[in-house]
Amino acid sequence: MTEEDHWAADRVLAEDAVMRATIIETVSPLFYARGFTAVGMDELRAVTGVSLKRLYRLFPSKEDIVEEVLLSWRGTWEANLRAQVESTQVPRERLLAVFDFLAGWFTSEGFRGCAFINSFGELGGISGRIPAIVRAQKKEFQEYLARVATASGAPETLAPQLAILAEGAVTTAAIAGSAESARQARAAAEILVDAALAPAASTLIAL
Amino acid sequence: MTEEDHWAADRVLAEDAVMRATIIETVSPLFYARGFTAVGMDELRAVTGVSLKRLYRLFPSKEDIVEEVLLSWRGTWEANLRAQVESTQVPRERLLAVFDFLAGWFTSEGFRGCAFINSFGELGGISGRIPAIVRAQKKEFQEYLARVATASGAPETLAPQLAILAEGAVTTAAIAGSAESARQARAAAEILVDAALAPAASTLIAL
DNA sequence: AGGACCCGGGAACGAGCGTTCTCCTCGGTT
DNA sequence: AACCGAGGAGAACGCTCGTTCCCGGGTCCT
Repeated sequence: MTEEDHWAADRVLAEDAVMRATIIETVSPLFYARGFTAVGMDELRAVTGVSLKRLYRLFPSKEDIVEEVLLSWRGTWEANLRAQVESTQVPRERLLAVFDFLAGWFTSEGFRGCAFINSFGELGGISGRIPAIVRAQKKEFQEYLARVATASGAPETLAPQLAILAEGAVTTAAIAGSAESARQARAAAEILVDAALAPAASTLIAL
Repeated sequence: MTEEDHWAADRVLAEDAVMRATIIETVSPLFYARGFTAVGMDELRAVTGVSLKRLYRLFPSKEDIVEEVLLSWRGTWEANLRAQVESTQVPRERLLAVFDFLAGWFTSEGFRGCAFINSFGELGGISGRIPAIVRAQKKEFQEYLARVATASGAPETLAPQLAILAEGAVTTAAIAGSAESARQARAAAEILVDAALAPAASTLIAL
């Protein structure tokens, strides 16, 4: 194989990569809105304009597309969350920013709950890799929250509690179709955060 | 139609009702373990020993079976929850009993999250009656919690917060495969309940 | 210019599903 | 004893879906 062939092959691979990315970006909203099983390969072909043959050359199977969509969601979710958290430097506000982020998300067009939880409900009963990705995303979120919390000097018990509050707010908002749970969760979080950041005062009460 | 015919017809209807109940009871664990779409009618026939013909005479369609299974889950869930809550008379303990109930549930064999949330993830994208049932169950839970909370003299902001905590604990436990979230949610609930039941003290802190 | 290769369109295939139909057996009635 | 309707077993039907195959046209190299 000549050097030019190497270059050409690399270029093809790069083009495939960008094509894969645009496909994932295009089909993600569909999967989010209706679920994975409800969107067929032919609909993916129609919405992307990419022939089935090419789709199957770019992705070995539909499950691989689903996986990459999940990974893409993970990336955008983390980026949006980080942006909101890092918009302030006050430790207390950084922790509560999680719930402001949720409030904005819940009121956004087409909100239908956490894609990972939905995927878990849809595919958790059957095969392997999807639940693992869901688990990884939740773990990542919890660890990020733990970093923010410990940076604020909070005890390590706080972060899991806030994570549970956030998780509950998301599913409650999705099912009830209302953004109210973000406010309610934020109010609860304020109490927990204040209790955690002022341990002396609460001890005082206990006495 | 003679009077005896009336009796016979009633007896048949009654037998159908009990048969329906036993079928629902038999297939519920299957649906819970693997999801609704993953369990086919033929498997229902095999596990119940009831022929397809009779199944379709007892239930107009698979969706009707799914609906009744959801309603059955609703009943057992509420009964178990009530039993745990009413095992004590101390207002504070009654509220926290919710999370003790969760802890027991999470460690039970075959726990795989909230059947309603899973169903919502599986079938929420395609319309119909199932999401409505899920919504009704969540509303019922929140209202029950609100009754317990107000009976304890807590402000009406507490119950939604506890509901969100419980919801989050369930999905966290399901995805992480651990019962830890019940303990963590209980700890958070203690703080919220104590803050709500001792408003004077927290006001004192604020000053 | 000619041929080899690539690629999109879409038909085809095989599996799985919910639902219905057919055949046969069996128990009860006249 | 003969008939009749109900009910079970399971094949059949129609549909959907993931995946593959075939064909026709276009493109690039020689």
